[in-house]
Amino acid sequence: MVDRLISVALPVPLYHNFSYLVPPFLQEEVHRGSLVKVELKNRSLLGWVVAEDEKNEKNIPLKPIVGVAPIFPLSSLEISLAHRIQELWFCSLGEALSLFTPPLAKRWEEDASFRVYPGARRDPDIEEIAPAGVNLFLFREKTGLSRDKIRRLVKKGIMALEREKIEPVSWFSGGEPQVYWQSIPFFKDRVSFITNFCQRLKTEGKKGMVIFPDFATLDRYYKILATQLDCWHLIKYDSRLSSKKRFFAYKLAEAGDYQLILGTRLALFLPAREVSYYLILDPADRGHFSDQVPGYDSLRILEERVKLGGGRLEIVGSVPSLEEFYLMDSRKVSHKDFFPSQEVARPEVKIVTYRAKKRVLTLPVQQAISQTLSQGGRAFIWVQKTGYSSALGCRDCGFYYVCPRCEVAFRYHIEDHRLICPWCGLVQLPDAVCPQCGGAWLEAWGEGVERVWETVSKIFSRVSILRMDREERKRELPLVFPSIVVGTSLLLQEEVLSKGDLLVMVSVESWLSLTDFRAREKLYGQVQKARLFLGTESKTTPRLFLQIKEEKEKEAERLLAPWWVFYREELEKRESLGYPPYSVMLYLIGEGGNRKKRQVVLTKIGEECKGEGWKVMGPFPSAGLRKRGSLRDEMVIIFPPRERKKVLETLSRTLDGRKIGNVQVFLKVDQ
DNA sequence: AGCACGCCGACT
DNA sequence: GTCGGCGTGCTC
Repeated sequence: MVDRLISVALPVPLYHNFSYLVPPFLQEEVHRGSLVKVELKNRSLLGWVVAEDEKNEKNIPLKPIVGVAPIFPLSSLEISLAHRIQELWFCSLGEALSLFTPPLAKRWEEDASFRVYPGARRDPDIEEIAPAGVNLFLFREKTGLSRDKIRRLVKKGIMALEREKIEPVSWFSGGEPQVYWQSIPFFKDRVSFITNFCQRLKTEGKKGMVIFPDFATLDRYYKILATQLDCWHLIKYDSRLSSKKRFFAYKLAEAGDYQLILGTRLALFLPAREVSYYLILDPADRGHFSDQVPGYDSLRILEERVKLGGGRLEIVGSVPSLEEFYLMDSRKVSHKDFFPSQEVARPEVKIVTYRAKKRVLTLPVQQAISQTLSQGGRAFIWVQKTGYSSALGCRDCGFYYVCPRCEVAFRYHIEDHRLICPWCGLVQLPDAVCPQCGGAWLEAWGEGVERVWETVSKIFSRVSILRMDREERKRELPLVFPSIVVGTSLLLQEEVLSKGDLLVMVSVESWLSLTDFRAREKLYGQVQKARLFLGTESKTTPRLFLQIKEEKEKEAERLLAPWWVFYREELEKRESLGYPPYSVMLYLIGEGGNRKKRQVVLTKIGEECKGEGWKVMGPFPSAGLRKRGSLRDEMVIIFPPRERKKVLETLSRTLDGRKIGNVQVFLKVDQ
């Protein structure tokens, strides 16, 4: 008899799979999609079986697999999804599949490999708790029965245990793929929307999944929904769960023992194979993006999931991001209109310009604040940056000092008149006049929250002023806000803005001079959010002030355009420049070794890509973030989205493993 | 990634 | 003498 060979994808950054032997006693349990325990270079790893191998081509001495996890194999749909993840974020198949791997431990693995049935002897008391065919792990978690107790019940013949039959499963099709986007800004309306969503699940007898951007939001909705959906089978899933609880949720999902899953992005990878309705809240929020390998995002995963397995996806946002607009514009997503339950007053918007900045707040703004305060209202002042002063720049032309290595603004230290890079620590002395236009007025720029707070405190010395910046983020929001609040983008949320009568956005232009090509649209999103949420609980007409340099007034006006106008223009710009979403920009970051070695490694990959006709920029030296003082080199490959597969192939050919010699290569995708 | 092996410098 | 730093090679 010929030994059976299988191909296993392992969670290592190597772009090929590994072959293993299947020992005779595990034959029955191993299928495509099984989770198996294997040895690799003296360590124990969990990997997914992705194929049956024909023969041992390279004639390597093969090791047998050590064991099979007591879970059902992944369906072919999940494996396809993992392939898609690999293509989208340029990771190895094993890394993509590791998203689907549940935590395992000996103690509960044993339980999970049995199934409980009612025994031959009838006992009306016990019969109720031993329904026909439940996984023993699930049964014990639900009933809390001890192992001893179960052993005794089995002995008495009241219960019977059988080995769990691990067989391939299939994916229940969610029907024709449908994706909708709609703007539902207010919490109250969102709650009723989700309630309707659940109602629809109930009447149609279908299963659903709702993905929230972070666990604070999840908790907030869960609190309300859990009481409304009293006797529903809910799975609440996020990273705070212990590994045992996670495994429990995994087995529940696998058994189809749920109606609705509420969770953060981790819940996307539960083996919930019967879901036909999906809902995602605010897909552009940071929490939907993973910062580990693979750097996926919830919306992309859901899109692919629906594309592969069918179902209906509801995207709920307030102001769409450019990416969301692009989906609607290219008709991948349909736009639905939602009508708020009540009419709310929209703020009156004023653009306040100034020529040369002498103070943080212009006179009209100061007057507006005083007026608001005298009417018993509340004023918010929004500042872009944390800290005190962040840069040194020219008052006339907008030039500012940037570190040549890191391309970030030099921090200006007023006491010793020096420029210091916040990343690499490079020190430079500023010139006497502006090196760009020769202007005489170089000044400390982009005032941070602390500095603004300090000046505002001086002007309104008799009022209590709250400062809200990132350090205070972990704390709960205050129950009652003081009359003046100075803060960063932390302010720009419904719960805060609804309680204000005036919002001032100071130095709006500091966003517009950033090198980041997304800065403008980020600012747009912030301004639009402010317009939506400001003063919805206010008795008077709320007011929004944009304080900006005179020559940038036109830019400020553009920020007030409706999103379909603003984004259309932005997309046209992106298309003509060959930026995402029309191209994929793949950043290769080389770290470690010495410069020469990094350059050699990157150049080699670069040459390969140039040969395929893709645009390559670099390698350029840049600063290391991980170790202080360690440097790195970066290279960007730009190619059309259609060629993702080919790029992945080229990459895995040149770079099997993301470490070559002493050089580490990190990948970042912008698409 | 992460493990072993190997080659050098500074310690009880 | 050997402990442990890191550079290099390799993993079914």
